[in-house]
Amino acid sequence: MRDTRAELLMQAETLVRGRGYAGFSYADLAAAVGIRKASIHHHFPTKVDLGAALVAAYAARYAAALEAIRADVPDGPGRVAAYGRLYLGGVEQGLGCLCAALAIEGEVLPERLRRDIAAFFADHLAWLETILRAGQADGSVRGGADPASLARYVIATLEGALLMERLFASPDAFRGTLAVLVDGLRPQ
Amino acid sequence: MRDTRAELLMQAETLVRGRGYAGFSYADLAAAVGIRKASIHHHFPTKVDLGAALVAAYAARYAAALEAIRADVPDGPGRVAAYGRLYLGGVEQGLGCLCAALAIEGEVLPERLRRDIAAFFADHLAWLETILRAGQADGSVRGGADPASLARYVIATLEGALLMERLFASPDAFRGTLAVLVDGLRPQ
DNA sequence: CGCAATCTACCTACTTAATGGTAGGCAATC
DNA sequence: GATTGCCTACCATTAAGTAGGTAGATTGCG
Repeated sequence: MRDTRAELLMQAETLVRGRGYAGFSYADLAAAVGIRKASIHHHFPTKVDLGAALVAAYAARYAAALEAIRADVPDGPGRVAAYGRLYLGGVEQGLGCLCAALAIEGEVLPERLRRDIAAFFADHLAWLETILRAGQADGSVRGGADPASLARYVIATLEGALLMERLFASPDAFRGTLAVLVDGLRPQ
Repeated sequence: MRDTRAELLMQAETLVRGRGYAGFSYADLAAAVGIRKASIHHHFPTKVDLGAALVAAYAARYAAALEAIRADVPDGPGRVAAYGRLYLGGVEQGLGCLCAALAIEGEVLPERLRRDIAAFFADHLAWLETILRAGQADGSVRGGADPASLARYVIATLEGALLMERLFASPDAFRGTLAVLVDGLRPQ
């Protein structure tokens, strides 16, 4: 992965998260990176190739963060709170979730990208389910609720909060929603 | 509001909710409605005019639904559950929230539309805050938490669940998240 | 080692199709 | 007779993508 390629990925991610997948063009990206439009095609032949690389890099970064949280934070609610804080940066920088930006395209999103973002969410769902199950086992998370349902609920809340609080440019409101979410997971 | 105008609004809403604001064109809409592209400009001179009309119609429909819920459902959790069910149709039809589709465009969304969708969310937030405050007063909603924060949390969860469960085409999972959300609002 | 062959990363210049939007005409209606 | 609602025929711009070339680095091999 060359310097230019990494720079393309970085700037493209910012563009997609800032204005949506259909809302950015190779011309925008070329201007942001400082090379010619045609040169982007050397690194990413089609826009779908670029999109897939973007999701792969994004997912890899998240995967590393999830592992770090599991290693560093011992209890269930603390882990979910740390997970939620990963979204906070987006609110602060005015950038949405990459996969949410792609998901909005729905029916016209190329099949390959749909598969990739579905896998992204499925990975997070699986991680959260494990974390919540462990929390229920060690008593840090309230029992009763099914960990799989709880996992979907956690991601939904955070994705929605990022979507809305980015619009309002309210990191504080995001923190508030995260607090309500995490408190609701504790026993009682 | 003529027949054609209403038809344009209906089809345009389906297109925007299905593929995003940047992802649909006047050509798509013309094909869907069965008139020529130029004729759309007679009803909606610019795409921003169309977008604003879309948000206005969408917001009006929701406003009526919110009033109906307040009139028909007596308790706080029941009202939030009914509110959540308004989103369910989107999951079932594979259509996201109109305002979420617009919100994704972020920085490049015309200022007028940004204001309109911010008002949409602000209206829902205000309605929910009233509903939750009343619920705390009559004991149907757990006390302690600030109604304004709770309102933001409710919308975030539902918007996020719609976004994700549309991708997975899982109305059942949406219902599961709604159940977790509503249960968490009850006393205890 | 020396050097031709190849590869990498970029370029200019272009194509094709689609975009939002305009100009102006025409028939029906108020 | 003006307005409404639609039309055909455009326009300028931008989209993604292609063709083909060039300078410089890397490699294979006699």
